[in-house]
Amino acid sequence: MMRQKNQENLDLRQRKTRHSLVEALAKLMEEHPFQELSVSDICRRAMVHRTTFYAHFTDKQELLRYMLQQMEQECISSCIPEGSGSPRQFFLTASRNALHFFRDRKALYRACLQSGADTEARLLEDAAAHQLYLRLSQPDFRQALPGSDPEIAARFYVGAMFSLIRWWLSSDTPVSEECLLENLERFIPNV
Amino acid sequence: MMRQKNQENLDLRQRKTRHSLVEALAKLMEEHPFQELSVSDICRRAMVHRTTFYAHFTDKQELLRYMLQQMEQECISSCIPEGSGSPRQFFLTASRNALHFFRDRKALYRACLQSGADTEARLLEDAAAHQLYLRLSQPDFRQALPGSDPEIAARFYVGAMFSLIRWWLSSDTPVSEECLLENLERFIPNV
DNA sequence: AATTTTAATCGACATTTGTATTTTATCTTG
DNA sequence: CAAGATAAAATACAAATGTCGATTAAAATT
Repeated sequence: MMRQKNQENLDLRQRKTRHSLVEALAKLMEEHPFQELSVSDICRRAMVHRTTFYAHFTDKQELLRYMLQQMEQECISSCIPEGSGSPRQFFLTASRNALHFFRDRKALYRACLQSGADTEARLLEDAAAHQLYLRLSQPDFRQALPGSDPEIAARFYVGAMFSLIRWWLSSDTPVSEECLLENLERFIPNV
Repeated sequence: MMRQKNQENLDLRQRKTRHSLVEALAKLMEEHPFQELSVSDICRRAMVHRTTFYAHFTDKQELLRYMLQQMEQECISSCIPEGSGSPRQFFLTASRNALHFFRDRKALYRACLQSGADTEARLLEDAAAHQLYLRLSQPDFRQALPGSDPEIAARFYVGAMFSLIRWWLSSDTPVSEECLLENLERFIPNV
């Protein structure tokens, strides 16, 4: 059942169904924690039959994952700086952009982090780590970080940044954005 | 209902019940992903009536959280180094200890990280961040990190370290433990 | 425009979840 | 050890979950 072609050349009906479900979930998550939402709730709001839901997703987690994967491209393109600076500049600019990206989606992101949905939220972290890895793997960056494994470095700094973002968004902005970024600059080696 | 005294001076029956449930969950998580476990499964294995389960925990997530909280003390005491060295030494030693702690509990920790249970797993990260914060707040450390907010610094480095641990444990040990720790040393400022 | 393909809907069902009420068994205290 | 307290079990129930097979509606293809 279900064609499930490569990516987005789905049947019109399927795209409409998925779109409705994503919309409904996003709306509902602004009102109630994800945990408390039932598949029935989502279907009711989306005006989609429950059996149709299960034809597309195995459960509500998978719907959320789908939703975040759609955000992924948007996240990367708005965070990764253009041009080529030093690894340090690259990371700092990407961090500032990421901070803004998540700040603008605070409600949704907090909802993910709370309600047992942050396995899904971590997809974005993985994507970010991969992007930094790609940059650090470039020859000019390799010689800037002699002896360091670019994959380990990418995981380290992206993990650190996402940890700060999580903390900053989940506690009710205990420090200013500038303060956070100023501190961040101190932790990044000057390469 | 339920006395729920301070901490562990519970009725014998309650302690027995909770112990059985934790045991059952730990066993089951080695066989199936947490997601697929039903409260009924856990109760069946624990030989505890389902209504009794709900008298102690609201859902299986809360049981898992309880289980991890019990690990928390053990984790802290086996990771936090004794004596007082530099912030750098403190962090590196704690990191090495943490790496071993989670390596020894790899099956359980991986199970938490996968199966939608890592909101709960992050409790340990929060506890670790708090420990580092306590150290960095001490006067002698403050002057070693001039101008840095100890809370931000703690979140940054603990987040980075847990990110590495997650990556190291979830991919099937792509690099050696020594390699990981050597790289880590390069990322920690010499203070 | 007609035909074929296939997704969405409908209705039904067994299982799980979460809760309430009553009864039974066990622990704690005097 | 006995009496009172209270946790566990038993039973029942409404709601949600996940999966059928069959029917209807809407796409894609000719």
